[in-house]
Amino acid sequence: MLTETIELLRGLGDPTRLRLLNLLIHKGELCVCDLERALDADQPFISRHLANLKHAGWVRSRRERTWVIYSLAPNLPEAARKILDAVTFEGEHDEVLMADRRRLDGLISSGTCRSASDLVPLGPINGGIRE
Amino acid sequence: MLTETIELLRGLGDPTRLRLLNLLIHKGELCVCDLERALDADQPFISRHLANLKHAGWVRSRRERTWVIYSLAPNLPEAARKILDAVTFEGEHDEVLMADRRRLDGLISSGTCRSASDLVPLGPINGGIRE
DNA sequence: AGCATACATGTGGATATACGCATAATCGCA
DNA sequence: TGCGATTATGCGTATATCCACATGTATGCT
Repeated sequence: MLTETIELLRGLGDPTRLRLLNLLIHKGELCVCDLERALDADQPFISRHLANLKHAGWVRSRRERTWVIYSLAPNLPEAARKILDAVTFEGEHDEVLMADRRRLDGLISSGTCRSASDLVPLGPINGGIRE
Repeated sequence: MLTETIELLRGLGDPTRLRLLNLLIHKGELCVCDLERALDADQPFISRHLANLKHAGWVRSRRERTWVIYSLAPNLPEAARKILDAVTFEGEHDEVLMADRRRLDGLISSGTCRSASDLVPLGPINGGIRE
């Protein structure tokens, strides 16, 4: 549907959301506070953009103890997967996105993160979790 | 670059611009007034969205006699081509976009269009509008 | 020059979006 | 129940986007 495609495009048409999705693809799933630290932004800011991504259909969330874990939405429509393919390709060559990944990895290895070390099973982009 | 990708995404994140690009891909190149007729919208409306698409890097334009011909930008960056791939795939399955194509084809075959019949084939211009 | 066609742009107002700050809601635990 | 940690949302404001109407610009023809 045309409307859904536009929702997807607009959903990613923002640097913060692109960076968030980049990290979610990189790590499989992450809680809000880890994303908050990785981007060094305040919490409502991150939370709103995640809600936006969720509304656009890019991500889903589930509760795990005290925190909310966000991950790439399963069974993304064909158009979404192709757009994602374009963006992730671009991500490999973008300094900002790569720096985000490195920063997040640093946070995880230093034990700063809450969820990542415990919860990440980390599967392939599309597969992974069904339902 | 991240900024360019966002420009591309935002550029397409609008129904009018998506429909315009859909027609340009379908026909190769078209003048403003044909696009205007195909979408049944007023001229400044179309012109602005075309300018937006151009600014985002999606299309280019050239002058041909009295009209301005828009076409898909050559040498699109890799990310843009992939996004386009997603959208065009979606286009094949979208009723609005397919209806636009049919409406444009109808305009062309009925001789209503100014540019398409003469300019698109890139063949010999035998001058003037037939019949 | 005068006129017509095709296209672009200036402008104002309506609407959507983004941000910052404060506050609510949820959960785990003592 | 109270508290700390985590996340979501209400709200006012700044900013961007979109649209419609009018006007300006470029080209071609007579």
